[in-house]
Formats: sequence, C-alpha cells, structure tokens
Amino acid sequence: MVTKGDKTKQRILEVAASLFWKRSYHGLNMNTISEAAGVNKATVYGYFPSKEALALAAIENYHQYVQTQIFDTVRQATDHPIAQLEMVYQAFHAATQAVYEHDGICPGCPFVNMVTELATENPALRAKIQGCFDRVGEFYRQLVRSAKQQGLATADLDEESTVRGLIAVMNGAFIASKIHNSPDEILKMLPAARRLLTS
Amino acid sequence: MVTKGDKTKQRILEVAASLFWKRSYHGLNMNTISEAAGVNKATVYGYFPSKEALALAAIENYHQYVQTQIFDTVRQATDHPIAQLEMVYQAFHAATQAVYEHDGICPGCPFVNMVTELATENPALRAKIQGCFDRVGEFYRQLVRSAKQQGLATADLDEESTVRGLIAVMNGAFIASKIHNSPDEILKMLPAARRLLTS
Amino acid sequence: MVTKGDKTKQRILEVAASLFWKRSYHGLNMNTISEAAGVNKATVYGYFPSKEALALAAIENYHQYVQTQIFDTVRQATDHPIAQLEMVYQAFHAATQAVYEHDGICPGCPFVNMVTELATENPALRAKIQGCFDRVGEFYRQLVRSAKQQGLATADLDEESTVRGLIAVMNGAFIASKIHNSPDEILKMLPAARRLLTS
Amino acid sequence: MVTKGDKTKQRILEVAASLFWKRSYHGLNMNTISEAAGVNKATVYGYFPSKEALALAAIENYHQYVQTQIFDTVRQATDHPIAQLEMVYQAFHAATQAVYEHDGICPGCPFVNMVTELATENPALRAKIQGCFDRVGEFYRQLVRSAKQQGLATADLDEESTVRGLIAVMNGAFIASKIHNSPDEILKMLPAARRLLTS
DNA sequence: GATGAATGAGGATTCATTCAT
DNA sequence: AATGAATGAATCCTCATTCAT
Repeated sequence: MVTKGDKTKQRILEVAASLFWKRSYHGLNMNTISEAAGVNKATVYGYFPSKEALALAAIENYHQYVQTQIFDTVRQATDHPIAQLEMVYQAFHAATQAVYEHDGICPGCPFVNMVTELATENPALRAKIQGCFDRVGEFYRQLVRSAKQQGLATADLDEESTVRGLIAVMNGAFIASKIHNSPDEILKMLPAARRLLTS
Repeated sequence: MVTKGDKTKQRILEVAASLFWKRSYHGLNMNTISEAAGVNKATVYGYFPSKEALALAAIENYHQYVQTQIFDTVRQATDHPIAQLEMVYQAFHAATQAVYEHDGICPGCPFVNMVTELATENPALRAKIQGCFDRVGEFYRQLVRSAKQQGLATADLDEESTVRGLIAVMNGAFIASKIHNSPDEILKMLPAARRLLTS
Repeated sequence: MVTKGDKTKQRILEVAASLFWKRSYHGLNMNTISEAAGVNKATVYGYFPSKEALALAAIENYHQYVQTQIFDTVRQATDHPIAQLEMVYQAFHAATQAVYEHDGICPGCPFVNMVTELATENPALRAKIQGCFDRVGEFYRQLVRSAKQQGLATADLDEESTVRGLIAVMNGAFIASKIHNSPDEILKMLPAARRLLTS
Repeated sequence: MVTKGDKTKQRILEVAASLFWKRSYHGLNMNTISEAAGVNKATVYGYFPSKEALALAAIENYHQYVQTQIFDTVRQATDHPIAQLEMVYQAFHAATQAVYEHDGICPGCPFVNMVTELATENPALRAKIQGCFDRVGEFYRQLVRSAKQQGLATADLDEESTVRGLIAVMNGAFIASKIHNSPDEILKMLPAARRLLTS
C-alpha cells in the first residue's frame, strides 16, 4: 500500500532528479530541492540521508526511466535495429527539446553530467553510473546482434568496439547539444551512429 | 621580456589548469589553487580577477596545448589520416595514463568536463568552449578530406556527420575512461573512430 | 502569534540597529552583529538576505521608533510648539547621553550617519532615508503652523525655509555632538532652533 | 625649492582629497587612490604612512582651501555680513554643483562626511576635525559681530548660540543636498541661515 | 624617487546538515 | 509525518600594508 510518506518521498525524488538533470551537482543546493518539492528541508533529510544519497537515488530513478520508458518501449515497438536506433535518438531529442523550450537550456544526459562532474571525487557514484551504462551496453549489444542477424551489418563486425562506439556517439551527442545549446545536435548525430551499426 | 610576475602568472595558470582538469569547477576552490601554486590567494586575484576568469584562461591554455602539442604535431608527423587519428588517440591516452598513474583517476577531457558542468549556468564559458570545439572540428574535417583524397574513404562520405561523429566518439572516449576509471577505454575507442572515418 | 523565529528576527534587528547607530556601515561587520545577537551568522542571513537589507530594516526600525516614541509622544504631551520643540531636543539629548555614559561616544543620528556614508554609493538607501526625512518634515511643518496659529510666529513666516532650517539645525546638532563628543551640544542647539521657529 | 617628490606628494594629496570627498572613507581604497594619482601604491605609502594619515592630510588640505579660497576671499570681497553669508553658500553650492554635473552625486561636506563616519572609531580624526570647525566658528563669530555692529542684528543677539546655529545650518545644508541628491538644497538653506543671523 | 610583486587578515555570503517539537 | 529554527565550516573575494629592487 502506498502511504502518504511514500508519495512525499517519490515527489522529492522526482523533483530532485529533474533538477539534478538541469543543473550540476554542486550547482544545486538542498534548499532549492526542498522548495521545489514543496517540503521542508528536514523532510528531505527524513527520506534521504544526504545530498549524495539523493543524487544516487535520482540516478537510479533515471536508470529505471530509461530502461522502461525508452529501451523497453523501443524494443516492443519494432524489431528493426535501425528503427530502434532512430527511436532512441528521437526519444532523447524529444526530452531535450522539451527542456529547451521550457528553460532555454540543453540539459544533456544525467548520467554523463554526474559522472563527468563527480567521478574523480566520488567513487561510489562513479561505480553506480558504471552499472547503469553496463545495462545500456546490453541494449546496444542486442542492437548489434540483431543487425548482424538481419543482415544489416556484416558478420565480422566487432561487437565490442561497436557497442563501445555506439555508447560514445550517444554520449557525445548529448555533449554536442550542450556545447551548442541546441537540441538538434542530438538528431544530427544519428547518421554517425547508424554508420557505426551498419557499415 | 619575461618578468617575475609573468612567471608567477604562468605558474598559477598551469597549476590551475591542471587542477581544473582533475577536479570539477565547483569542487575546486581558490585556496587549493593558491596553495598548489605556492602563492597567497590575493596573489592569484592579482593576476586573475575571478575564479571564472581563471577557468577561462585555463581553457584557453588547454586549447593552445591541444592545437600545438597534439594536432599540429600530428599533422607534421604524417600525412596518413588513419595514422593521424591513431596518434591523436595515443596522445590522449598517454596524458590520461600519466594522471592515472600519479593520482589513480581518469580526468577526462577538460573541455568536456567544464562544459558539462557549467554550460547551463555559464553562457560565457559555454561559448568559449564551443569555439574550441570549432577548431577541433577543423582538424577532423581535414582528416576526412585527406581520407577521401587518399582513397581511404569513399567519395560520397558525408563530411558533416563524419566530423560530428568523430568529435562525439572522441568525447565519448574520455567519458568512457572516466566511467570505468580506466585509461585504456580511450584506446579501445579507436576502432570505432577508424570505422567512422573509413567505411 | 509571535513565534520563536519572530523573536529572534526582532532581536537581530534591534541589535543591528543599535550597532549601526554607534558604528559606521562599513565599520560594522556581520560577525559582530551575529555575535552580539547571540546567533550564528547563517541565522542572521536566514532572516535578512544581506547586510544592506539589514541596514534598511534597521533604518525602518528607527523611523518607527522616532515617529511613535518621540514625535507622537511629544504631540500628545502638549500643544505648545515651543514646548514640543524642547521635548524633541530633550529626547534626542537623553538618547545620546545614555549611549555616551555607556560607551563614551556620541552616536549622532542614525539617518544622518547612514546617508552621509552611503548616499553616493547606494541610491536605494538614500531614497529610503529621504522618505524618512519627508515624514520628519511633516512634524516640523505642523510645528510651524501651530506656532503661527498661536501667535508665536509672525504670519508671514516662510513655512518651507523654516521647516528646512529646523531639520538642518537638528541634523547639525547631532553632528556637533559627534564633533565635540559631547551630548550637551544637542541641547545647546535648542536656542537656534527656537529662534528659527519664533522670530 | 619644489622637488619632483614634492609635486608627487601634492598630486597624491589632491587626488586623495577629491576622492575622500566623493566617497566614504571605508568605501575608498588605496588602490583607487594610487591609480587615480598615476603612481604605484608603494609610492603613496612612501609619502603617507597609512590610509588614516592620508585622510588626515586631506582634511588639512580642505581646511586650508576653505579658509583661504572661501572664507578669506569672502572677507576680502565685502564687509557686509549678509553678503558674506550669501557668498559662502554660493561657493558651497558651486562646488557641489560642479561635482553633481560631473558625477551625478552630491558629495556633501568632507569634514562632515569624515567625522560622521569615523568619529566614534577614530578619536584622532575627530579631534582634527573639531579643530577645523573651531576655525569655521571664528568666521561665523566675526559675521555675527559685524552684523551687530552694522545694526543688522539686535545687540542682545546671543553670539554663542547663533554661531552654533549657523554652523549647524551649514552642515545641515550639506546633508540635505546628499539626502535629496540635489545641489540646490544648499541654496535653499540660505534664508534660514540669514534669519538666524539677522532676526 | 618609484615600483613590481606579494601577503595576512578579514569580509560578505552560502551550504549541507541537525534537532527539538 | 513534517517542520521551524539554527549552525559549523567553507567559499569567493578585498584590502591595507610591506619589501626587495
């Protein structure tokens, strides 16, 4: 059963996740989070023992979201690897575009943002995000295998480096959108990703 | 003529650049910088009017370094695009490896780190780094053109998306090294970059 | 209902007002204020967003005090303009005397102190204090009108310049007390004020 | 003989005096002074041992200026007390007006500014300025005596309180100009001063 | 006679966190 | 289940002052 406290915790988590996405870890403070969630600061600490714990929970929240709302959805929508790849980029673009229209900024990828900012000073967070990307890698691995099976990629295509490259291009796409403050940079990266998968 | 002050300023700049590379902008404070440079905090402010100005100068310092020590050097060493690509990745790997052996961390790319952390809150810095990547794009554009001319890439290879993809893969490589805290991730990204360029 | 926080805020305000009276704006720091109020510096900032805001609130606090505790009280005590003038100077003298006995200094007038120090660099504060003196002017205007009605002043006495002069003499009295570090300078200014009003 | 050093010292002094007039003591720093004087900060310290000493010298400089350029000049221009009073106010207004047109601010009276800001924390400066006002008092005392002799004031006019009042009105005039940020406030105070002297 | 270079101490402000209620 | 109130420690930055040259 969902108690009132569960709902409060969930609200804090979602508000925090949204803010951690748009701002840097150090650039976001607990005051802003509690105010945006409409609760007292002490309430936040009642559910999450520290800012770091909240950030970790936000990461996990994103992970669930990406897996279920994007990767699972895409897998269910089509078997075609290229179509899947396109759908993924469309989804990332749409999310970025929505933030851009609302806030005028391109937030990038929450995993990349956090790990880039904190990897060298917070091993726990780095390890957590490494785990998230392992599962992202599984999605791309399936994609590569499907492409081979469906004859879209040559049989000798190296799986390891292709998966690696697809993740890199995806992360690079998010960074490009931040650098140029333009959501379209994400879509413009699709040809490169497609070529990695198919040629 | 190089005065004592010039040398002090240069020392502060290099120390700051090194630290901004290894730590996040917000995670690094002016105290640490001044101590590492062996000068008083007020001395730092005597040469750089603010933390932001110092970070901007550090960015410019990196930009010069990358252009002259890496891209120019590589261009002078060989005309072969694939060899050039390999040399670039070797250089990035070597720099990362050196830090890793000394500090146990993978610092990633200073441009990517800064822009990822600060793009949404500091337009000046974002614009500055955008300019840096414009020049990085010029290098990759030459690479693509050379590859076409030398018959290493097909004539119909799309220049725009390939340059974009090569930058993305490079940035993705730095991020992968941070995520896995492993310098080798940079070298392991080379095959993907090579395929983008040649196939 | 008066909460604990309200009381803390009021205590901070009164302590700050008292200190801003005795010391210059720049010569007083937030540390001293928070310590004198018996709270942490961050607590002060929890109630007042900046030193300037606190100074402005202190000004308003003095304004209320002067209007209610001095001008209103005097008006209620007597209808006689000269008696009112004397009571006002007595009140200013008594306040100055109290500080003098306690601290050995003549603090002057908080409005004059602040505006003299900050008028050229802080337009908001200047405007605020201008508003306070507008209301002081209203008191003196009533005084002049009463004096005319009661035949204590000639009918052709110029209201404007007399009000202006009475404010100037009052402010000049506070300054004289600071210059000579002697509370009695305030009382010694009464004859001049009286002549302005009646002759 | 006037050495190069003498000229430098004089330039520093005049620049400092001008700046101390327009800004508060704490609001003006030694950097600004040395830059405005076109010399190195250490040069300033070569001629004046401290900021306080420089301020004291600036006060003395103003004192000389007021005595010779204003009071002596006025005395030489006319024997008529009221004309003298008017000339003094005209001079103060002209000086204020000049600053106002150049900087958009009313600087007030340097003696009043300094003593108001620093009297409670700097006894030496307070005493110095007290001495300046003693000599200002002498001017007004002469004025009152002349007025009596010339039948412009009644013989029983109290000298003490009138001198006191004239100084107060003059200081109050400067403060009024600061409060309203309007040079004309000085001229508008003339009627009150005149009435103190003559009625 | 003048300056380039440097600094110790302090100043306003912020932040993650705690605890009594 | 939630909050009002409070804080220790830091953070960016400034300033009067010094000294070797």
